[in-house]
Amino acid sequence: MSTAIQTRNTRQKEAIRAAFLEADRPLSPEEALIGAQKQVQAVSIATIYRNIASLVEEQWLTTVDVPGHSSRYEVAGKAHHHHFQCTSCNTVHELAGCVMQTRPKLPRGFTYTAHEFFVYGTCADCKNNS
Amino acid sequence: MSTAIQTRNTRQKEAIRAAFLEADRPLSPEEALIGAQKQVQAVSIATIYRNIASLVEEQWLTTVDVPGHSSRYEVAGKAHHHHFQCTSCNTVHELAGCVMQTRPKLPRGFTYTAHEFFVYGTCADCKNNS
DNA sequence: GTGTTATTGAATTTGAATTATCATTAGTGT
DNA sequence: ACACTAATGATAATTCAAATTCAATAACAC
Repeated sequence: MSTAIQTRNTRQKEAIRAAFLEADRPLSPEEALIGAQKQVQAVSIATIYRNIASLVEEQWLTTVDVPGHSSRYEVAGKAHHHHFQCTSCNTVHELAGCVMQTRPKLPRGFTYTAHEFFVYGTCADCKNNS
Repeated sequence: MSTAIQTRNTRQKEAIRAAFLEADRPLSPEEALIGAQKQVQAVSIATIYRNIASLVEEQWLTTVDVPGHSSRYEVAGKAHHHHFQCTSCNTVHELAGCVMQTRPKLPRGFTYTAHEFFVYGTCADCKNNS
């Protein structure tokens, strides 16, 4: 992919930004496509990938790596938090705060730089529709 | 992939089991290949995949989903623990215990079933060789 | 409005991880 | 040892996310 930031304000890029703001949870490229198509009928998935890459580069989005699934993206600049994934519909949601009370004990010679925490379960929508 | 458990005791399967026992950390299929080849010179990567699938099915191995990387596998039946991934060499290591003190607070209507915790940093080998 | 050129859409291609194919090899019960 | 057939090895095929291609379109500076 070209690594340059896309500078023009296109309807598509605006629709993609709106999709992330409206969802208020980490979205996969496919989910971002569905969200963006609410504003622009025929956005291409390629445009989604291009603009996500651009928005990540300009630090408007950050990447959320999900174990065993494709990456999600969320609006950048939020406070330290972690994520919840519904084991039924695979949507990812934001969790407030952090349950880590103490620095994890690492083996001798290991250095800590960061941590990620994932909670699994059923989201409200899936619980209601079952 | 065929879903049947492989029941015969082949040199290759034994070598694969030995690789996991010796490593004592979650291995990727590629890592398992390298480990198994210490006992059997020309194991095929296809055999690694077949036997890992079989060993997972017979619950001798469990899958470790790693954010942003391919799955690792570890010997099953261990106590609750989490994992460390070296950001330099990408190896995954086992961490003793669990730093989660309190159940995470979930949004209204969400149900908890499990959690995963990943610590990132530099492993001892990489710290020494830098 | 016009011209320039970045961006898009649609389809194709890539790359990697994993799975399938099939002839050959080797476990296993007898 | 023999027969049966599961497992292997080597490679091809598949999958799927992500990147690329290129002609058509549309931002934006003037």
